[in-house]
Amino acid sequence: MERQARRAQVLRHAKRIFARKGYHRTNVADIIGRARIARGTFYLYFQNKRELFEELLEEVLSELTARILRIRVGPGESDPVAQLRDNIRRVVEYVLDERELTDILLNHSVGFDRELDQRIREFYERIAALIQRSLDLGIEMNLVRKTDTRAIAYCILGAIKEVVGVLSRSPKAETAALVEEILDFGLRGVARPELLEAAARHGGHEDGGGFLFARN
Amino acid sequence: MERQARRAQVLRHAKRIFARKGYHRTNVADIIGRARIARGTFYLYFQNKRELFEELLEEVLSELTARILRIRVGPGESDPVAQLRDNIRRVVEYVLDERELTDILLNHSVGFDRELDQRIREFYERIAALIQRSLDLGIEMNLVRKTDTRAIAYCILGAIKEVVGVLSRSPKAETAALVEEILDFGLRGVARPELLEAAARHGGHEDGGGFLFARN
Amino acid sequence: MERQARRAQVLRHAKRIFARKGYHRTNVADIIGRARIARGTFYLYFQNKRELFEELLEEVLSELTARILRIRVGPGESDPVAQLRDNIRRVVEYVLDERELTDILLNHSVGFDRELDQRIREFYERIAALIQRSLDLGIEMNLVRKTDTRAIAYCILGAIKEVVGVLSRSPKAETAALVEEILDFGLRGVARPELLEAAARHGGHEDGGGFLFARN
Amino acid sequence: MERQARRAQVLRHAKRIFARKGYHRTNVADIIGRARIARGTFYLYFQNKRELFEELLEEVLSELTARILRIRVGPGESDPVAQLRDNIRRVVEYVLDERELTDILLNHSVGFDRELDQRIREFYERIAALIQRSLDLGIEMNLVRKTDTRAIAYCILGAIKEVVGVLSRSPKAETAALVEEILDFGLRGVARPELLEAAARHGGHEDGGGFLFARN
DNA sequence: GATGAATGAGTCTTCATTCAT
DNA sequence: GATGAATGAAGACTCATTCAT
Repeated sequence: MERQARRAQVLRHAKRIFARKGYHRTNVADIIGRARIARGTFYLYFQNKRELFEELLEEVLSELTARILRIRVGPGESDPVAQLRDNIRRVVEYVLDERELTDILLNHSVGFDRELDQRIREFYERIAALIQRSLDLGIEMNLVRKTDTRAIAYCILGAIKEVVGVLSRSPKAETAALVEEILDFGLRGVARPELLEAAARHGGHEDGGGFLFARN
Repeated sequence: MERQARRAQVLRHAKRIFARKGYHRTNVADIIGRARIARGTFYLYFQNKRELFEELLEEVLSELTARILRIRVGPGESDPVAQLRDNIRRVVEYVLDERELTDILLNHSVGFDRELDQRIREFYERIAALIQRSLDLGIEMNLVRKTDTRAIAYCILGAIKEVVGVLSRSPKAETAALVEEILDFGLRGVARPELLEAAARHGGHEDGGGFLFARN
Repeated sequence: MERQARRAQVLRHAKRIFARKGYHRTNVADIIGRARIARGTFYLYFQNKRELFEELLEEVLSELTARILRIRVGPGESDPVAQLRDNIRRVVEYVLDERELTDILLNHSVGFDRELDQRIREFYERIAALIQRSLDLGIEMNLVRKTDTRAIAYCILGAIKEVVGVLSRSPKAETAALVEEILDFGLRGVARPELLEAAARHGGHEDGGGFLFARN
Repeated sequence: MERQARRAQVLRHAKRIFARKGYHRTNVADIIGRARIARGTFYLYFQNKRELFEELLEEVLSELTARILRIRVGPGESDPVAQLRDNIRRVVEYVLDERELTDILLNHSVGFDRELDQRIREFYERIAALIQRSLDLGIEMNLVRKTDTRAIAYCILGAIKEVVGVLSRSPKAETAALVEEILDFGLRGVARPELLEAAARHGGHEDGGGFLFARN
């Protein structure tokens, strides 16, 4: 258990440095200097620098995975939008709690080695797939208009990534309002509802085409 | 001119490799191996690896900057949404044309050195600011509902980044449809207009709060 | 202390090689090969080759500086010539003790970089200034004839440099005799005293001009 | 002949740069930049950088060799001291005329490669031998007191080297006076003649020992 | 367990020299 | 002859990892 505490402490320091300098510019000297352990000790707790980083990465990925739940419909399940909101809220809360860790994922996670890059990409693809399934479900339930759900899934993923990415390196924000903004943006977009209504009345049909303004 | 041609050739090869392996995993040996030039020749054309990379980066950034125009309103200006659509179209077209270059920016650009990281961040902030201004303008013109425009600007930026980021490493897609999807998503969100109308009728007010489904 | 011992060992080997091949022809591989350490180990103890060299140089310069004392006159001070002799003796002894180090200074020290070159030149200028002051003092005390003391200071410096420079790469010599030769040469020159007396009697005046033989 | 003129011009530029930066810090780019010739052209006139340098070196060495004549005695020969004076004068004149070239020899000539270093050393040894022979001859002729002529030869050589070495990097000096100073220094040393006379009267004998002041 | 000295593979960069035009 | 682009050997330096104490 002592061992675990020591490890955790090194991880804590390393997290800091990785968040600030990224993977490649952080070297073992930085970490052991900060953690005040000897060079050899580092390798007592971690196989190597990559493994340490991987562990941190695993932590964000699994925590985020745990906080993003598949939308469920059926008796006894709460309203899908509420589920959606909860997902976003849990993600935002985690980002605010663990800025350094999420900063690593959101702002530094690229170009390690094939495997880690791959793992991150797969994570995002899993999330995108989850979103896409929710959209498909929403379409089925007549809650969501017909779209290219794969493209839109990435739009939604990107929107959240970017906004929380900025969040993870900015001063604390008010969670509830931000969650609502994101949710509203995803659901309603930015155009004024009245205009959308008007557009809808004048022969727009639900699947996209030619609404509000003429296309060229 | 000969010189420029040679330079361009090396840049072309380097672009490829950077796109595939990222900045840190690419070394000068990779580049000269691919470009089939001697080690010394590389340094004839570029001060070092970083400078070469910087040049590629500069190219994407300035090309994108050129393709993203500020939305203008007034007599003689075309419809703002059309301008928006054109911006998105031009970006998407560039991404499809220059996949490798944009892939570098979108999927590998982080953790070089303070200066390059900074430059990229500033680029995105410039774009976000542009979007935010457009949103503010839209609100003024009663085209856009009231929102936290800064947060939403990042959402929009992120949505586009992600979708074109995926694009830049996927097989060619149909541009027009994708542009329309992105645009529609940004303007209308994903919810069915009928539901939004219904929600609007039942006491929702335009600026966000509690629409469609109850919050917890 | 262990660290210091290791450092000293590398310095010892490097000294050898620098003395034999000079600064530019010596590379790090030579040093680590001789010292039987790995490449990285070298950089554990020295920032780079230049720094190591600088350290050796500093050592000779400071040791020589310490051994060359300003001539002092006054009650309680020993005879100036004795002081002079002691200076020369201490230098000669050091050269014989630390041939390699002094060989570096005397026979290889030129053309490193501006800074080191500068430092060496300043050292010699300091010594020359010291000698000049002694000469001026000697003139004041009526021990030394009137001369261009700056030029003669460099003559004396050069005489000593050259003779000990040869010394530092030759088999051991008898110190006391050599010191006396140098001292006598500086004080009396090479001409036979009788001739000088004769010349002095026949209208030569002490400050140089036309003595002993006619000038053309 | 055109060829020779071109060569000479490159040599002239190279001389400048070598004098300022020394052999190792001067690179071919410096030379061709200054001489305004193409890289390939350089190798049309010189086999390589070393050969060019060697040529400059050869020039100084042979010119100096030509100006330093062996002292001759016998009917029809001028007074040995006058011959000495002429040697010194010719050297000083050359140094003042060809500062850059002599600066290279006097202040930068060490650490090229074994062969050049060797050649320079041999040159000096030849000069030293010449001086030594003159001294031996002087002793025979009862003009020179008995000394360790080898050591003193190096003293004299060093004195001249140093003083003209300083000269070659200083503003122009008055030749005649300097020559006389050097000559006087070599012949009479620095001590006042009266003191030497006194010392000689009180039991000093000509070969060095215990004159003027007691030894410790 | 803890330490930190030692390692050496991996990279970058320079620069004298060559050679096709 | 003249050019200057191309070459590649030589050398410097870094840093993740190992290992004897």
